[in-house]
Amino acid sequence: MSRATYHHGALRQALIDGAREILAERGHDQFSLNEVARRAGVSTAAPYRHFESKDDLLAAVADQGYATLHQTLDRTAASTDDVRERLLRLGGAYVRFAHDHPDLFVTMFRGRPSPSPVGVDSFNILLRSVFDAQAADLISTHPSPELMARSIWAALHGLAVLSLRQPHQRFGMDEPPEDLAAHTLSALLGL
Amino acid sequence: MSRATYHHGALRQALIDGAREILAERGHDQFSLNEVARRAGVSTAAPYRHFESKDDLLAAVADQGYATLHQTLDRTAASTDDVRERLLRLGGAYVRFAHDHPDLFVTMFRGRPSPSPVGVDSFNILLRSVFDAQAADLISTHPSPELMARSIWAALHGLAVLSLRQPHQRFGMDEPPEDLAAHTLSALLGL
DNA sequence: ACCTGAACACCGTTCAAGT
DNA sequence: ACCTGAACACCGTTCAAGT
Repeated sequence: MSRATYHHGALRQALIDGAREILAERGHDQFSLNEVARRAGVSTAAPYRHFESKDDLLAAVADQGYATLHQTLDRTAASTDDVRERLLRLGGAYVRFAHDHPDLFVTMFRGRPSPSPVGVDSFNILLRSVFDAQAADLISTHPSPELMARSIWAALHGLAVLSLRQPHQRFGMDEPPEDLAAHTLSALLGL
Repeated sequence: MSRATYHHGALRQALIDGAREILAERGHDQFSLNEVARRAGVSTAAPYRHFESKDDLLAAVADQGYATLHQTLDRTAASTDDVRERLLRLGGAYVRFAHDHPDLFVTMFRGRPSPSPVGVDSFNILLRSVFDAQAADLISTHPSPELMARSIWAALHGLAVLSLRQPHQRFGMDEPPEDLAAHTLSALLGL
């Protein structure tokens, strides 16, 4: 409410937060840069001091998503020493992230691909865990760790995307994220 | 070019075709109903005789996508009697469909979920093939066919979505669709 | 340096009016 | 029955002007 009293880029974060609010409330199709400005109490031209365009603001939202996801996966990987359990928890964390932060998740995989390396960091957490699982002979060692990690990522990503859409109760997609991931990983990998 | 000479719903299909053109050329974010009308040579109000809204037109595009996908999968499933080969071809066909018709694929999984039962039909083709593969002891019989088909669908869908985004060369996602699907299915299922 | 006010071209949608 | 013309509120973006 403190109109026009932003300082040191506080408006920048306020715009990102407002964008996330609107995305969570109404989704991407109803998202409007003008409304973000209105909600922050500034003119419709003000955001252009901090972002080049609407897409640029959305890219900043996506970047926060990549950072949050990486944090979550990092903590999850450290939460257990059991190799099998770690893989299952990583899968659950990925699908849960999508369900808990659909505004971030959808934004990350919608607009222009992020040049930020943090998506790669997240992949590497999975990659290490896959490597360990192969070393422990829990999963097939015939495909390279990279191919195996890529395949598991695809399965988790597809699961997240599909289960986020409403009426897939027909396919039993209404389970909790952790169960979805666990069932899928054990079906595909025999875990 | 035959301005205002549409008859028996020919405009309806012309609008759908125009929408697909624009979606393929410029993507969803640049898509405009007014431009669809302009391209068809009618006023901006004309589409409202055939569709309730912009979203309704996009839903019609999605429906054509579900129909085309189902056709493709149906033919693919009939193209071989080898159970293993059929599963691999179905996977390849799914990812190839996404790459050949990104306008349709993205539209199908974007707007409001389609109430059309043809997505279920496509799933059932996969389900039958999974059932056969389990009966032939090619893949694990421990998970139910439904759960196994759901998991494979998730993997293929994730693969399609992720490989459609540009700069994932880092993860080796620049292979042809058939190879992507085959590598993933054999990594996950040991096929 | 950061924001406002006003403007531009464009959008989705509505509705009276034309044939 | 199907389309036009004109209008409405809204959008993304630009830019001169204010402090």
